Amino acid sequence: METTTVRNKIISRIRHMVKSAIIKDRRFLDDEQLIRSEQLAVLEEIFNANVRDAEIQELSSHFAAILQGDHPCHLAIWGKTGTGKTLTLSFFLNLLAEMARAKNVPIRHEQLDLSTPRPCFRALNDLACLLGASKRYKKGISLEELMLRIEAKLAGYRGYLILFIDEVDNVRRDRDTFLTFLVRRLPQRINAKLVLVFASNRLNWPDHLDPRVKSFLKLNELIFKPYDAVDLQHILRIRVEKALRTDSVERGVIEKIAAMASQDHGDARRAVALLAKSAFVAEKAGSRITLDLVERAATELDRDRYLALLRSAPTQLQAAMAAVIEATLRSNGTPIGTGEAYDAYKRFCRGVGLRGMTGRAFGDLLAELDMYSLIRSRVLSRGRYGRTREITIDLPQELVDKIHGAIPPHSRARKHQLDS
DNA sequence: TGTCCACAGGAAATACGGGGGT
DNA sequence: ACCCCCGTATTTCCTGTGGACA
Repeated sequence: METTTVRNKIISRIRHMVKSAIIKDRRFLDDEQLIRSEQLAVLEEIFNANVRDAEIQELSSHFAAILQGDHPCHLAIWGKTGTGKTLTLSFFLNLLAEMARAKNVPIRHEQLDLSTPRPCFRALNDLACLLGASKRYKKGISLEELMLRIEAKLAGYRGYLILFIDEVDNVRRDRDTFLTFLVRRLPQRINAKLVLVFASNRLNWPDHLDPRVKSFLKLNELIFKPYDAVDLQHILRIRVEKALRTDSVERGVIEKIAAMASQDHGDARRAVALLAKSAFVAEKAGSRITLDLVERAATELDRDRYLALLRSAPTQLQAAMAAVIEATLRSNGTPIGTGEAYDAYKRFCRGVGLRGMTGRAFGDLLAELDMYSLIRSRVLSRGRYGRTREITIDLPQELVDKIHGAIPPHSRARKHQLDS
């Protein structure tokens, strides 16, 4: 009977999955699925293992003044992505606020998350939203207006105000306007005792800053070192305990993941992501998490990253990528120059009915692709024969094929006329 | 040594579309 | 409904450049 076969198939498959289940609670493999209190609990556990000890010490001594009614200066925090700047700070500030309240010190702290790049306008707008000073606008309201609203909102507050600006250098264009406002203007116009905390990926971000702001800005600096392998092991072990059946993790797996992660970025989030991917792959294969599997998961993970990156990229960028791939194919893998790439791009655009952009703009697209290391390019002078970028695709063939297939042939023709 | 190619990449100008004010 | 302002994306215009070639 057909139905019984199907039933049996399903039943045995499910039995098999249950028996080989590795993941107890997958939410603990992805921070975004955890609710705030759980996040903080995990965090506390991590800190209890003496991870980030030095940094927490420094923070404590910097902010201790608040409990004595003093006004600490601003703080700049430097550390690569995934070194726990954000989490450590939010953990610390919560605790600090609790202590302050116990002593009847009025305190308020807000975190402005600029983890995705945004212009000055949006940053200010977000800040205003955060403080409840205005609603979210897309456009159409002046910067001045936003600033005034923020000031008005804060006019009556006299306690401490700690603003944690995460990833400051993501404010592109007019960063000075934004910082001038925070550093010079705001403190003068409100009564609150303002303490700014800046976090950034780049060590030297205050260097290319409007000198007037810079001289005004008294800073204490704090550096978050990348996690080393031992730290990462702690972090991973906690996750394994919470999320996986411990007997399903082969010996040495944690150490291996920690080693891989600490070697090439020291980024805890990515280490956890690798653990998660390994678990998924293992579960699907119905085996335990083995060392080989981790290896496989790692390659799969960064393949996924490239694909996700490109899929969420603007159409023009996808078109540029497609053009480069096609041009490279045409040239049998020898590096191609800007001109060839641009020809291929225009051809591609005609093919799918997309408005082609100028050569100048195309150059910027190439630069962007290079930034994401989807292509590798360097400018090369061939003397009499001019200057070009020498463009190569430096990715596994299989991935290139996938990308090429994934770029959708946008048939959605633009209203604008195609160029001749 | 000078010329000149084929672009790079900065700056200013322009186009565009959303949004507020009235 | 109209007008004006704003940020963003793209174009236009432009100057710069390393080295092969004459």
